[in-house]
Amino acid sequence: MEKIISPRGTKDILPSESSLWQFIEAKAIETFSLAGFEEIRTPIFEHTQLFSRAVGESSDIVNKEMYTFTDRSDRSITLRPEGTAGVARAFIEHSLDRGSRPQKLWYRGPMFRYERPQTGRYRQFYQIGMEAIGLEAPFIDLEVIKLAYNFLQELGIENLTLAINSIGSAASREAYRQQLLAFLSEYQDDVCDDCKRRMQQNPLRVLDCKVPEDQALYKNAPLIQDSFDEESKQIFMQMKTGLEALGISYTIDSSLVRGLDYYSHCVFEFKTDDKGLGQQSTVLAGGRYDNLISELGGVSSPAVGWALGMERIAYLLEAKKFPETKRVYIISDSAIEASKLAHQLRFDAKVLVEYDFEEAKVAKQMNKALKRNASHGIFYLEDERKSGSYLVKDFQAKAEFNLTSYTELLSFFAGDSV
RNA sequence: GCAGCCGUCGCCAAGUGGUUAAGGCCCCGGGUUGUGGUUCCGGUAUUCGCGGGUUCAAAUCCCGUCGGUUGCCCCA
Repeated sequence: MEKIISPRGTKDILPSESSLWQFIEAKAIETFSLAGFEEIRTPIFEHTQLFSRAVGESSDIVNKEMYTFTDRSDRSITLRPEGTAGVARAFIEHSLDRGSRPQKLWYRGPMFRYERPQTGRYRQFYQIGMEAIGLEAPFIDLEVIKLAYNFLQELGIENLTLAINSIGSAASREAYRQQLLAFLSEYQDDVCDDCKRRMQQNPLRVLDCKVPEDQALYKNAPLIQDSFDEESKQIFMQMKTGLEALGISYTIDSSLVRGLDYYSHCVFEFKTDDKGLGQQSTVLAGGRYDNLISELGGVSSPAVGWALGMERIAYLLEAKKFPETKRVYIISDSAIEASKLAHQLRFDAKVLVEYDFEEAKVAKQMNKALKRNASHGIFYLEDERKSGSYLVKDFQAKAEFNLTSYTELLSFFAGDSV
Protein backbone atom coordinates (compact mmCIF):
# COMPACT_ATOMS: atom_id res chain seq x y z
CA MET A 1 0.00 0.00 0.00
CA GLU A 2 1.25 3.44 -0.80
CA LYS A 3 2.45 5.41 2.15
CA ILE A 4 0.47 8.54 2.93
CA ILE A 5 2.67 11.47 3.85
CA SER A 6 1.78 15.00 4.85
CA PRO A 7 0.93 17.30 1.92
CA ARG A 8 3.67 19.34 0.36
CA GLY A 9 4.76 22.30 2.44
CA THR A 10 3.17 21.04 5.65
CA LYS A 11 4.92 19.49 8.60
CA ASP A 12 4.24 17.85 11.91
CA ILE A 13 5.40 19.44 15.11
CA LEU A 14 6.46 16.41 17.10
CA PRO A 15 6.82 16.20 20.89
CA SER A 16 10.55 16.83 20.58
CA GLU A 17 9.71 20.27 19.20
CA SER A 18 6.35 21.11 20.70
CA SER A 19 7.76 22.17 24.06
CA LEU A 20 9.63 24.90 22.22
CA TRP A 21 6.42 26.02 20.55
CA GLN A 22 4.65 26.05 23.89
CA PHE A 23 7.48 28.15 25.29
CA ILE A 24 7.07 30.70 22.49
CA GLU A 25 3.31 30.90 22.97
CA ALA A 26 3.62 31.17 26.74
CA LYS A 27 6.00 34.12 26.31
CA ALA A 28 3.59 35.74 23.88
CA ILE A 29 0.68 35.41 26.29
CA GLU A 30 2.79 36.84 29.11
CA THR A 31 4.37 39.73 27.21
CA PHE A 32 1.21 40.85 25.43
CA SER A 33 -1.12 40.48 28.43
CA LEU A 34 1.13 42.70 30.51
CA ALA A 35 0.67 45.40 27.89
CA GLY A 36 -3.10 45.00 27.87
CA PHE A 37 -3.30 43.18 24.55
CA GLU A 38 -5.99 40.51 24.37
CA GLU A 39 -6.15 37.46 22.18
CA ILE A 40 -8.58 37.27 19.29
CA ARG A 41 -9.25 34.04 17.41
CA THR A 42 -10.72 34.35 13.96
CA PRO A 43 -11.65 31.63 11.46
CA ILE A 44 -8.98 29.87 9.48
CA PHE A 45 -11.03 30.35 6.32
CA GLU A 46 -12.91 33.41 5.13
CA HIS A 47 -14.72 34.54 2.01
CA THR A 48 -12.18 34.94 -0.77
CA GLN A 49 -13.37 38.49 -1.29
CA LEU A 50 -12.06 39.56 2.09
CA PHE A 51 -8.47 38.83 1.12
CA SER A 52 -8.66 40.12 -2.42
CA ARG A 53 -9.99 43.40 -1.06
CA ALA A 54 -7.84 43.67 2.06
CA VAL A 55 -4.52 42.31 0.85
CA GLY A 56 -4.88 43.78 -2.62
CA GLU A 57 -5.45 42.44 -6.12
CA SER A 58 -1.97 43.43 -7.18
CA SER A 59 -0.18 41.53 -4.43
CA ASP A 60 1.49 38.20 -5.09
CA ILE A 61 -0.46 36.70 -2.23
CA VAL A 62 -3.77 37.28 -3.94
CA ASN A 63 -2.43 36.67 -7.44
CA LYS A 64 -0.79 33.33 -7.07
CA GLU A 65 -0.53 32.19 -3.49
CA MET A 66 -4.06 31.75 -2.14
CA TYR A 67 -5.54 28.43 -1.18
CA THR A 68 -8.95 29.00 -2.68
CA PHE A 69 -11.71 26.48 -3.21
CA THR A 70 -15.44 26.35 -3.71
CA ASP A 71 -17.45 24.81 -0.91
CA ARG A 72 -20.52 22.62 -1.33
CA SER A 73 -22.75 25.66 -1.65
CA ASP A 74 -20.61 27.26 -4.33
CA ARG A 75 -19.11 29.90 -2.07
CA SER A 76 -15.56 30.91 -2.84
CA ILE A 77 -13.57 30.20 0.31
CA THR A 78 -9.91 30.94 1.00
CA LEU A 79 -7.65 29.61 3.70
CA ARG A 80 -6.31 32.74 5.35
CA PRO A 81 -2.90 33.78 3.95
CA GLU A 82 -2.32 36.29 6.76
CA GLY A 83 -3.98 37.42 9.96
CA THR A 84 -4.76 41.10 9.63
CA ALA A 85 -7.66 40.82 7.18
CA GLY A 86 -9.61 38.47 9.44
CA VAL A 87 -8.99 40.63 12.48
CA ALA A 88 -10.12 43.71 10.55
CA ARG A 89 -13.27 41.87 9.41
CA ALA A 90 -14.04 40.84 12.99
CA PHE A 91 -13.38 44.38 14.22
CA ILE A 92 -15.98 45.71 11.81
CA GLU A 93 -18.46 42.85 12.20
CA HIS A 94 -18.59 43.20 15.98
CA SER A 95 -18.36 47.00 16.02
CA LEU A 96 -15.23 46.94 18.12
CA ASP A 97 -14.75 50.60 17.19
CA ARG A 98 -17.39 51.22 19.87
CA GLY A 99 -14.97 49.81 22.44
CA SER A 100 -12.04 51.66 23.91
CA ARG A 101 -9.54 52.93 21.38
CA PRO A 102 -7.25 51.53 20.37
CA GLN A 103 -8.42 47.94 20.46
CA LYS A 104 -5.31 46.04 21.40
CA LEU A 105 -5.46 42.56 19.94
CA TRP A 106 -3.10 39.70 19.29
CA TYR A 107 -3.53 36.38 17.52
CA ARG A 108 -1.75 33.14 16.80
CA GLY A 109 -2.41 30.31 14.43
CA PRO A 110 -1.83 28.75 11.05
CA MET A 111 -1.76 30.68 7.78
CA PHE A 112 -1.73 29.22 4.27
CA ARG A 113 0.05 30.23 1.12
CA TYR A 114 0.50 28.18 -2.01
CA GLU A 115 4.19 28.75 -2.50
CA ARG A 116 7.21 26.67 -3.36
CA PRO A 117 8.35 25.33 0.02
CA GLN A 118 11.86 26.12 1.17
CA THR A 119 13.77 26.22 4.42
CA GLY A 120 11.80 28.51 6.73
CA ARG A 121 8.89 28.72 4.31
CA TYR A 122 5.88 26.44 4.35
CA ARG A 123 2.44 26.23 2.81
CA GLN A 124 0.90 25.94 6.23
CA PHE A 125 2.87 28.11 8.58
CA TYR A 126 2.19 29.67 11.95
CA GLN A 127 2.16 33.30 12.87
CA ILE A 128 1.84 35.28 16.04
CA GLY A 129 0.74 38.82 15.42
CA MET A 130 -0.73 41.89 17.04
CA GLU A 131 -2.92 44.75 15.92
CA ALA A 132 -3.73 48.05 17.61
CA ILE A 133 -6.79 49.46 15.89
CA GLY A 134 -8.57 52.78 16.27
CA LEU A 135 -5.98 55.52 16.79
CA GLU A 136 -3.30 57.08 14.69
CA ALA A 137 -1.05 58.36 17.48
CA PRO A 138 2.52 57.47 16.46
CA PHE A 139 3.19 56.38 20.01
CA ILE A 140 1.13 53.31 19.25
CA ASP A 141 3.54 52.38 16.48
CA LEU A 142 6.32 52.74 19.01
CA GLU A 143 4.48 50.64 21.58
CA VAL A 144 3.85 47.91 19.07
CA ILE A 145 7.47 47.84 17.88
CA LYS A 146 8.70 47.95 21.45
CA LEU A 147 6.51 44.96 22.32
CA ALA A 148 7.90 43.05 19.38
CA TYR A 149 11.37 43.94 20.55
CA ASN A 150 10.66 42.89 24.14
CA PHE A 151 9.02 39.68 23.02
CA LEU A 152 12.05 38.68 20.95
CA GLN A 153 14.29 39.57 23.86
CA GLU A 154 12.20 37.53 26.28
CA LEU A 155 12.53 34.59 23.93
CA GLY A 156 16.27 35.01 24.01
CA ILE A 157 16.73 35.82 20.34
CA GLU A 158 19.73 37.95 19.64
CA ASN A 159 21.39 39.38 16.57
CA LEU A 160 18.24 40.76 15.05
CA THR A 161 18.32 44.07 13.28
CA LEU A 162 15.34 46.36 13.00
CA ALA A 163 14.85 47.99 9.63
CA ILE A 164 12.28 50.74 9.31
CA ASN A 165 10.98 52.89 6.52
CA SER A 166 8.05 55.11 5.75
CA ILE A 167 6.01 54.82 2.62
CA GLY A 168 4.01 57.92 3.52
CA SER A 169 0.33 58.63 3.32
CA ALA A 170 -1.76 57.11 0.56
CA ALA A 171 -1.88 60.50 -1.21
CA SER A 172 1.85 61.15 -1.10
CA ARG A 173 2.56 57.58 -2.16
CA GLU A 174 0.36 57.95 -5.21
CA ALA A 175 2.19 61.15 -6.13
CA TYR A 176 5.49 59.33 -5.77
CA ARG A 177 4.28 56.42 -7.84
CA GLN A 178 3.60 58.76 -10.73
CA GLN A 179 7.03 60.37 -10.43
CA LEU A 180 8.74 57.03 -10.25
CA LEU A 181 6.88 55.68 -13.27
CA ALA A 182 7.82 58.77 -15.24
CA PHE A 183 11.44 58.18 -14.32
CA LEU A 184 11.28 54.48 -15.14
CA SER A 185 9.64 54.95 -18.49
CA GLU A 186 13.04 56.00 -19.88
CA TYR A 187 14.53 52.62 -19.04
CA GLN A 188 11.54 50.47 -19.85
CA ASP A 189 13.42 48.37 -22.38
CA ASP A 190 16.74 48.14 -20.53
CA VAL A 191 15.69 46.56 -17.27
CA CYS A 192 15.28 42.90 -16.39
CA ASP A 193 12.04 41.00 -16.99
CA ASP A 194 11.19 41.00 -13.31
CA CYS A 195 11.39 44.79 -13.22
CA LYS A 196 9.21 45.10 -16.30
CA ARG A 197 6.60 43.11 -14.46
CA ARG A 198 7.11 45.12 -11.27
CA MET A 199 6.46 48.36 -13.15
CA GLN A 200 3.02 47.03 -13.92
CA GLN A 201 2.24 45.50 -10.59
CA ASN A 202 4.07 47.29 -7.84
CA PRO A 203 6.50 49.97 -9.05
CA LEU A 204 7.95 50.62 -5.59
CA ARG A 205 9.41 47.11 -5.70
CA VAL A 206 11.58 47.98 -8.65
CA LEU A 207 14.04 49.78 -6.41
CA ASP A 208 14.63 46.52 -4.54
CA CYS A 209 15.89 44.68 -7.65
CA LYS A 210 18.93 42.47 -7.16
CA VAL A 211 20.33 42.85 -10.69
CA PRO A 212 23.42 45.12 -10.45
CA GLU A 213 22.87 46.70 -13.89
CA ASP A 214 19.35 47.66 -12.89
CA GLN A 215 20.56 49.02 -9.58
CA ALA A 216 22.96 51.30 -11.44
CA LEU A 217 20.07 52.73 -13.45
CA TYR A 218 18.03 53.34 -10.35
CA LYS A 219 20.76 55.32 -8.61
CA ASN A 220 19.16 58.58 -9.72
CA ALA A 221 15.58 57.57 -9.14
CA PRO A 222 13.46 59.96 -7.10
CA LEU A 223 13.25 59.21 -3.37
CA ILE A 224 9.94 58.51 -1.75
CA GLN A 225 10.75 60.76 1.18
CA ASP A 226 10.98 63.71 -1.20
CA SER A 227 7.33 63.33 -2.13
CA PHE A 228 6.12 63.28 1.45
CA ASP A 229 3.52 65.80 2.54
CA GLU A 230 4.05 67.59 5.86
CA GLU A 231 2.08 65.04 7.82
CA SER A 232 4.05 62.11 6.43
CA LYS A 233 7.35 63.83 7.17
CA GLN A 234 6.32 64.59 10.70
CA ILE A 235 5.08 61.08 11.45
CA PHE A 236 8.30 59.54 10.21
CA MET A 237 10.35 61.96 12.27
CA GLN A 238 8.39 61.15 15.43
CA MET A 239 8.96 57.50 14.69
CA LYS A 240 12.70 57.88 14.50
CA THR A 241 13.13 60.08 17.53
CA GLY A 242 10.79 57.82 19.50
CA LEU A 243 12.84 54.72 18.76
CA GLU A 244 15.99 56.54 19.77
CA ALA A 245 14.39 57.66 23.03
CA LEU A 246 13.36 54.08 23.76
CA GLY A 247 16.90 52.88 23.10
CA ILE A 248 15.93 50.67 20.16
CA SER A 249 18.52 50.82 17.43
CA TYR A 250 17.36 50.67 13.85
CA THR A 251 18.46 51.19 10.30
CA ILE A 252 16.49 52.97 7.62
CA ASP A 253 15.96 50.80 4.58
CA SER A 254 14.39 52.85 1.83
CA SER A 255 13.77 49.74 -0.27
CA LEU A 256 11.52 48.33 2.44
CA VAL A 257 8.03 48.64 1.00
CA ARG A 258 6.24 45.42 2.07
CA GLY A 259 4.16 43.23 -0.14
CA LEU A 260 0.68 44.00 1.03
CA ASP A 261 -1.30 46.88 -0.39
CA TYR A 262 -2.82 48.08 2.83
CA TYR A 263 0.27 49.56 4.43
CA SER A 264 0.95 53.28 4.83
CA HIS A 265 3.48 55.40 6.74
CA CYS A 266 5.64 53.32 9.04
CA VAL A 267 6.75 49.86 7.94
CA PHE A 268 9.32 47.71 9.69
CA GLU A 269 11.04 44.33 9.76
CA PHE A 270 13.17 42.44 12.22
CA LYS A 271 15.77 40.42 10.34
CA THR A 272 18.28 37.79 11.32
CA ASP A 273 21.74 37.35 9.87
CA ASP A 274 21.55 33.62 10.57
CA LYS A 275 22.32 31.98 7.23
CA GLY A 276 20.54 28.78 8.19
CA LEU A 277 17.20 30.24 7.21
CA GLY A 278 18.33 30.72 3.64
CA GLN A 279 16.61 33.61 1.91
CA GLN A 280 14.05 33.83 4.66
CA SER A 281 15.82 36.35 6.86
CA THR A 282 12.72 38.30 7.91
CA VAL A 283 11.43 36.99 11.20
CA LEU A 284 8.87 39.63 12.07
CA ALA A 285 7.32 42.35 9.94
CA GLY A 286 4.55 44.88 10.07
CA GLY A 287 3.45 48.42 9.63
CA ARG A 288 0.66 50.92 9.80
CA TYR A 289 -2.54 50.44 7.82
CA ASP A 290 -4.75 53.46 8.33
CA ASN A 291 -7.18 52.84 5.49
CA LEU A 292 -7.82 49.13 5.63
CA ILE A 293 -10.80 49.24 7.98
CA SER A 294 -12.59 51.94 6.04
CA GLU A 295 -11.82 50.24 2.74
CA LEU A 296 -13.50 47.15 4.12
CA GLY A 297 -16.56 49.22 4.99
CA GLY A 298 -15.88 49.97 8.63
CA VAL A 299 -15.73 53.24 10.52
CA SER A 300 -12.43 54.85 9.67
CA SER A 301 -9.99 53.31 12.16
CA PRO A 302 -6.28 53.81 11.74
CA ALA A 303 -4.27 50.82 12.83
CA VAL A 304 -0.82 49.32 13.18
CA GLY A 305 0.36 45.77 13.64
CA TRP A 306 2.89 43.08 12.88
CA ALA A 307 3.24 39.34 12.49
CA LEU A 308 6.07 36.94 13.10
CA GLY A 309 6.78 33.54 11.59
CA MET A 310 6.84 30.91 14.30
CA GLU A 311 8.82 28.37 12.29
CA ARG A 312 11.53 30.96 11.81
CA ILE A 313 11.50 31.84 15.51
CA ALA A 314 11.57 28.16 16.45
CA TYR A 315 14.51 27.63 14.11
CA LEU A 316 16.49 30.39 15.81
CA LEU A 317 15.68 28.98 19.25
CA GLU A 318 16.36 25.34 18.46
CA ALA A 319 19.78 25.31 20.03
CA LYS A 320 18.63 26.95 23.26
CA LYS A 321 18.51 24.93 26.46
CA PHE A 322 15.45 24.88 28.62
CA PRO A 323 15.52 24.74 32.39
CA GLU A 324 15.19 21.19 33.63
CA THR A 325 12.19 20.31 35.67
CA LYS A 326 11.70 17.48 38.09
CA ARG A 327 10.58 14.30 36.47
CA VAL A 328 9.65 11.42 38.72
CA TYR A 329 9.36 7.75 37.81
CA ILE A 330 7.75 5.33 40.24
CA ILE A 331 9.27 1.88 40.37
CA SER A 332 6.73 -0.54 41.70
CA ASP A 333 5.60 -4.15 41.57
CA SER A 334 2.00 -2.97 41.37
CA ALA A 335 0.79 -0.73 38.57
CA ILE A 336 -2.37 0.04 40.55
CA GLU A 337 -0.44 1.18 43.62
CA ALA A 338 1.97 3.15 41.43
CA SER A 339 -0.96 4.78 39.69
CA LYS A 340 -2.53 5.85 42.98
CA LEU A 341 0.71 7.35 44.20
CA ALA A 342 1.35 9.05 40.87
CA HIS A 343 -2.02 10.78 40.79
CA GLN A 344 -1.69 11.88 44.40
CA LEU A 345 1.77 13.34 43.84
CA ARG A 346 0.78 15.09 40.64
CA PHE A 347 -1.96 16.99 42.41
CA ASP A 348 -0.29 17.55 45.75
CA ALA A 349 3.22 18.42 44.59
CA LYS A 350 2.50 19.57 41.00
CA VAL A 351 5.36 17.45 39.79
CA LEU A 352 5.59 15.35 36.63
CA VAL A 353 5.11 11.72 37.65
CA GLU A 354 5.20 8.60 35.49
CA TYR A 355 5.24 4.90 36.27
CA ASP A 356 5.56 1.54 34.56
CA PHE A 357 2.45 -0.06 33.08
CA GLU A 358 3.95 -3.49 32.72
CA GLU A 359 5.04 -4.33 36.26
CA ALA A 360 8.42 -5.20 34.83
CA LYS A 361 11.40 -6.22 36.86
CA VAL A 362 13.06 -3.56 38.97
CA ALA A 363 16.19 -3.35 36.82
CA LYS A 364 14.03 -2.95 33.74
CA GLN A 365 11.95 -0.20 35.33
CA MET A 366 15.18 1.59 36.23
CA ASN A 367 16.13 1.54 32.59
CA LYS A 368 12.77 2.84 31.55
CA ALA A 369 13.02 5.64 34.10
CA LEU A 370 16.37 6.71 32.69
CA LYS A 371 15.07 6.48 29.17
CA ARG A 372 12.24 8.83 30.14
CA ASN A 373 14.85 11.27 31.38
CA ALA A 374 13.66 10.96 34.95
CA SER A 375 15.44 13.07 37.53
CA HIS A 376 14.13 10.98 40.42
CA GLY A 377 12.90 7.47 41.01
CA ILE A 378 10.63 6.37 43.82
CA PHE A 379 10.91 2.76 44.88
CA TYR A 380 7.43 1.79 45.95
CA LEU A 381 7.27 -1.96 46.29
CA GLU A 382 5.61 -4.28 48.72
CA ASP A 383 8.21 -3.69 51.46
CA GLU A 384 7.82 0.07 51.26
CA ARG A 385 4.05 -0.11 51.27
CA LYS A 386 4.11 -2.32 54.37
CA SER A 387 6.24 0.16 56.26
CA GLY A 388 4.58 3.23 54.70
CA SER A 389 7.90 4.53 53.42
CA TYR A 390 9.33 5.71 50.10
CA LEU A 391 12.84 5.13 48.84
CA VAL A 392 13.67 8.11 46.65
CA LYS A 393 16.57 8.00 44.29
CA ASP A 394 18.15 11.13 42.84
CA PHE A 395 19.55 10.00 39.51
CA GLN A 396 21.83 12.97 38.97
CA ALA A 397 23.33 13.04 42.44
CA LYS A 398 23.27 9.25 42.61
CA ALA A 399 21.91 9.53 46.14
CA GLU A 400 19.15 7.69 47.98
CA PHE A 401 16.77 9.03 50.59
CA ASN A 402 14.59 6.91 52.79
CA LEU A 403 11.45 8.95 53.47
CA THR A 404 9.20 7.53 56.14
CA SER A 405 5.96 9.34 55.41
CA TYR A 406 3.95 10.84 52.57
CA THR A 407 4.37 14.28 54.15
CA GLU A 408 8.13 13.88 53.95
CA LEU A 409 7.80 12.78 50.34
CA LEU A 410 5.76 15.87 49.53
CA SER A 411 8.22 18.27 51.07
CA PHE A 412 11.02 16.49 49.23
CA PHE A 413 9.43 17.37 45.91
CA ALA A 414 8.29 20.87 46.86
CA GLY A 415 9.83 23.65 44.80
CA ASP A 416 10.65 24.03 41.16
CA SER A 417 14.28 23.25 40.65
CA VAL A 418 15.75 19.82 40.18
C1' G B 1 5.75 29.09 -11.72
C1' C B 2 11.24 28.44 -13.73
C1' A B 3 16.41 26.20 -13.17
C1' G B 4 20.20 22.95 -10.58
C1' C B 5 21.10 18.93 -7.05
C1' C B 6 19.16 14.79 -4.22
C1' G B 7 15.74 10.27 -2.57
C1' U B 8 18.73 2.65 -0.01
C1' C B 9 15.19 0.24 7.35
C1' G B 10 12.83 5.28 12.36
C1' C B 11 18.13 7.88 11.85
C1' C B 12 23.26 7.86 9.65
C1' A B 13 24.74 5.29 5.63
C1' A B 14 27.92 1.10 2.09
C1' G B 15 26.69 -0.69 -2.54
C1' U B 16 27.23 2.68 -9.29
C1' G B 17 24.41 -3.62 -14.16
C1' G B 18 25.32 -10.09 -12.09
C1' U B 19 24.53 -15.27 -6.60
C1' U B 20 20.69 -14.46 -0.14
C1' A B 21 21.15 -5.39 -0.27
C1' A B 22 27.21 -4.31 4.29
C1' G B 23 27.76 -1.68 8.88
C1' G B 24 26.52 1.70 13.01
C1' C B 25 22.69 4.03 16.14
C1' C B 26 17.70 3.62 17.80
C1' C B 27 13.85 -0.01 18.61
C1' C B 28 11.96 -5.01 20.17
C1' G B 29 12.55 -9.93 22.79
C1' G B 30 15.61 -12.79 26.22
C1' G B 31 19.64 -13.75 30.31
C1' U B 32 21.86 -11.14 35.15
C1' U B 33 15.94 -13.04 41.33
C1' G B 34 14.81 -5.00 44.58
C1' U B 35 18.76 -0.66 41.83
C1' G B 36 21.77 2.74 36.57
C1' G B 37 22.13 4.22 30.13
C1' U B 38 26.93 -1.33 30.68
C1' U B 39 27.50 -6.37 28.97
C1' C B 40 25.90 -10.92 26.45
C1' C B 41 22.47 -13.58 23.01
C1' G B 42 18.66 -13.07 19.42
C1' G B 43 15.18 -10.15 16.06
C1' U B 44 13.90 -6.35 12.61
C1' A B 45 14.47 -3.66 4.21
C1' U B 46 11.34 -10.54 -0.29
C1' U B 47 13.51 -4.68 -1.42
C1' C B 48 16.28 0.51 -2.68
C1' G B 49 10.22 7.25 -2.83
C1' C B 50 6.42 5.64 -6.58
C1' G B 51 5.08 4.07 -11.81
C1' G B 52 6.72 2.54 -16.45
C1' G B 53 10.74 1.20 -19.93
C1' U B 54 15.75 -0.94 -21.60
C1' U B 55 18.28 -5.70 -20.50
C1' C B 56 19.22 -12.74 -20.01
C1' A B 57 19.92 -9.66 -15.45
C1' A B 58 18.44 -2.97 -12.46
C1' A B 59 19.03 0.01 -5.99
C1' U B 60 22.47 0.83 -10.01
C1' C B 61 20.82 2.94 -17.11
C1' C B 62 16.37 5.85 -19.46
C1' C B 63 11.47 8.39 -19.05
C1' G B 64 7.66 10.12 -16.04
C1' U B 65 5.82 11.29 -11.30
C1' C B 66 5.96 12.50 -6.04
C1' G B 67 8.82 14.51 -2.16
C1' G B 68 13.13 17.20 -0.23
C1' U B 69 16.82 20.91 -1.06
C1' U B 70 19.38 25.34 -3.34
C1' G B 71 18.79 29.75 -6.40
C1' C B 72 15.06 33.15 -8.87
C1' C B 73 10.18 35.38 -7.91
C1' C B 74 7.96 36.59 -3.46
C1' C B 75 7.40 36.40 1.63
C1' A B 76 6.41 35.53 8.17
